[in-house]
Amino acid sequence: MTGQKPRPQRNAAATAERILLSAQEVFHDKGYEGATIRDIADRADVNLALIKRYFGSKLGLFERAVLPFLSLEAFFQAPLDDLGDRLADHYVRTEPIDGFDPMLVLLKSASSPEAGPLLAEAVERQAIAPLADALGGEDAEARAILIATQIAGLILLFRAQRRPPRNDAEREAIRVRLSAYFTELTKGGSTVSNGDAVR
Amino acid sequence: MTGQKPRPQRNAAATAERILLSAQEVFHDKGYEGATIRDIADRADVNLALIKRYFGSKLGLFERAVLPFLSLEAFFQAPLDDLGDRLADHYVRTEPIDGFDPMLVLLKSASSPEAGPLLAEAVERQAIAPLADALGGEDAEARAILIATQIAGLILLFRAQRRPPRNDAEREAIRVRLSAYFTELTKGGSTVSNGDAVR
DNA sequence: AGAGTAAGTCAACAATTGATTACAAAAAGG
DNA sequence: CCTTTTTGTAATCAATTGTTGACTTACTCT
Repeated sequence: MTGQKPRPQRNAAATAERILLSAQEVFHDKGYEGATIRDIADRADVNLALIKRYFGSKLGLFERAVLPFLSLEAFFQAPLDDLGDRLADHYVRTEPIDGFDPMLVLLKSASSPEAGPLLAEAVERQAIAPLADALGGEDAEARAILIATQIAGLILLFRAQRRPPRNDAEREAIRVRLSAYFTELTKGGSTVSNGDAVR
Repeated sequence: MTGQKPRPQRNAAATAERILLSAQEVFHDKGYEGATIRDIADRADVNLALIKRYFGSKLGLFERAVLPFLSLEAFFQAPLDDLGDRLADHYVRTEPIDGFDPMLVLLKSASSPEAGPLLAEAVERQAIAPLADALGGEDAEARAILIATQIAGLILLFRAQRRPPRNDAEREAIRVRLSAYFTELTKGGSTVSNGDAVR
């Protein structure tokens, strides 16, 4: 018994996987509306009709390729003390994320009538709610919202608008202030010594 | 002498104005890519071809209808002491802006290959740069970026994703913390007592 | 080897969309 | 009143795009 099945030239699982990877790249570059299934099929070197066979529709492909990765959970599985620092470091760092950044896809696709609702639900369930849970304490959800939206805004400017910090000094200034902000927000307490911030 | 020219039933200026208003509404709802010039023409009750006549192209219409309004200047023409409060109040308030919110159009159109570059330049020239100028002091541009991106992220969540604060308590918690953050950022000084925030 | 199934290909449809051109009607001017 | 210019209309083109169904080829199992 040779045991080795002669590796088939036709492999549904591998083909579907190639489509998924290709879809992530194209959605990353163009967003949901801007991406075309022909683009995706070409880059995966696959026939257009296979997208329908394996994923039903363009939206079905989007659900499988993008939605599962919209999550901040990677950040708050480690200890929470330095969460602020880690978030600031990650989202202000130099290297552009190559290939596939789910948050960028979110920004580029949020206004799509088809993908928008799916994204809204995923953001709520996979990012805001878990972050609020992990933060705990007073106004947990409000604090989670401020953190998530500050990050989203920075990605929008740095990556979608391609307007990163002009130089290392500016980048570092942003990182430091962001770290302080996030650290303040990760602590459960109320605002600045209670009653000072309200005019 | 009657003097009164018999008001013409055909009025180029008024027609162009109707198109502009209609375009603002449709771009507000759908973003640049999602909006169609047929949509805009229909809502303005105007023939499709007039858009080309008066504005050259869809992009030309976008330039005239949206770009001039992308500005934060209204906020820092008043005294700057309570700038933080005013920004926080305005962007967390209850009433959804009706009809035309240029910032929302920005978010919904930023990923368009055609409108994106125009928007990027407008954001830089009309929002970030003037805000940095108005703030002054240390790291002015970095502080302007943090303010502008925090606002953009909130609009994205509240308006584009249609996920405003769940209740008045949450809204108020966000407003208070945001006001404190912006107030800190509008003050020129360095971060938290210099050397405390960096780990 | 041959039947049956899974995997992949091909061609086309139907709808949308930005752009454009030729034409008609109204206003202005002499 | 007649000509010229401005304003508006109707019809259509060319390209793109998601979707679909019929067909062909490779693989598996007996």
